[in-house]
Amino acid sequence: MGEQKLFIPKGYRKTKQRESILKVLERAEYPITAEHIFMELKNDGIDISLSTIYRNLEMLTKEGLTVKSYMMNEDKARYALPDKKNYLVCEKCGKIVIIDNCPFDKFKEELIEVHGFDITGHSIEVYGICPECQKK
Amino acid sequence: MGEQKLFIPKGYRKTKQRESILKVLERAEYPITAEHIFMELKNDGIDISLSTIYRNLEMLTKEGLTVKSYMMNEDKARYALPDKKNYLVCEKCGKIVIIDNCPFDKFKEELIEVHGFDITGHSIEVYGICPECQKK
DNA sequence: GTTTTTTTGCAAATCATTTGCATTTGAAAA
DNA sequence: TTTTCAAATGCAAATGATTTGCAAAAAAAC
Ligand SMILES: [Mn+2]
Ligand SMILES: [Mn+2]
Ligand SMILES: [Zn+2]
Ligand SMILES: [Zn+2]
Repeated sequence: MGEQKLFIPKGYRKTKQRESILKVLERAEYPITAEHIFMELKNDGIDISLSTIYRNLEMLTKEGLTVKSYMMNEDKARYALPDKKNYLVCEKCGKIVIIDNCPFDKFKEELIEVHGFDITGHSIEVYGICPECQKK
Repeated sequence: MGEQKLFIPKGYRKTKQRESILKVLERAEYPITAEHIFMELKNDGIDISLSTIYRNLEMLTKEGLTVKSYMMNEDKARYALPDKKNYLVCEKCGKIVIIDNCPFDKFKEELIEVHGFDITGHSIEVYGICPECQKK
């Protein structure tokens, strides 16, 4: 029972495009755009259509393998594996730092009690100034 | 020293369009789209251009009077006054419930210590199933 | 190998949002 | 007040990320 490797959800076919998209998302350190995936794959010498990327990201998000989010002052969506969905963004340099051990989990119960919702997921975006930018 | 009423930020002019947009945002119970503001104003008999709404929302957001966010499965931005920026969304019926007394505030310190960021703001979106939809 | 269904690529369409520009309006200055 | 001038608006056109139609290619089923 090792780490759960990336997999293609039941009912979908295994294609080199699909697998390469997942590979890029796996090595990404924070949420990235469809265009970013496209260029990354071009570097790897993998030819793929942007629409294929969008279609796969939609599927992966529907199946819960990826999470879609938008960042301040950007007009394009970003996608990431679920463990990279909560992050800090520096308002000066744009640096993105993943928040692991999401503190929000501790409040799930409180939220359930107060609002009666059955909570299935969440997304947090925190803005600030990173240590480097604070010095400047 | 009563409640801080809505105001037009220093350096900007007071126009009926600007004020009516703020009024709509004030009475809204959760984040709404530019198009929603447009229709709301049309109902009120106020004639305004969609681009004026977008231009004002951009200004208001830059000045910190409004907060922009995106919701799951939507491809349009929503805007709200800062006290309505954190919310629960029912994945079945789409109901939106504002989270007041944001639990996240309690973790600001922890986040500052761990990552050294000077935190200036945040946005939380929680997905789930509302009590009504749980019964069905 | 053949069939069936899914997936892909490409080009065209969509649609929320942005922008250029002429016109109107707010408010500072006279 | 009236004048003056930058800021704001409306309208139409442009933008650009994302979506979609359709024919060809590829994967899984038979
Ligand atoms: Mn769209
Ligand atoms: Mn755009
Ligand atoms: Zn920084
Ligand atoms: Zn519901």
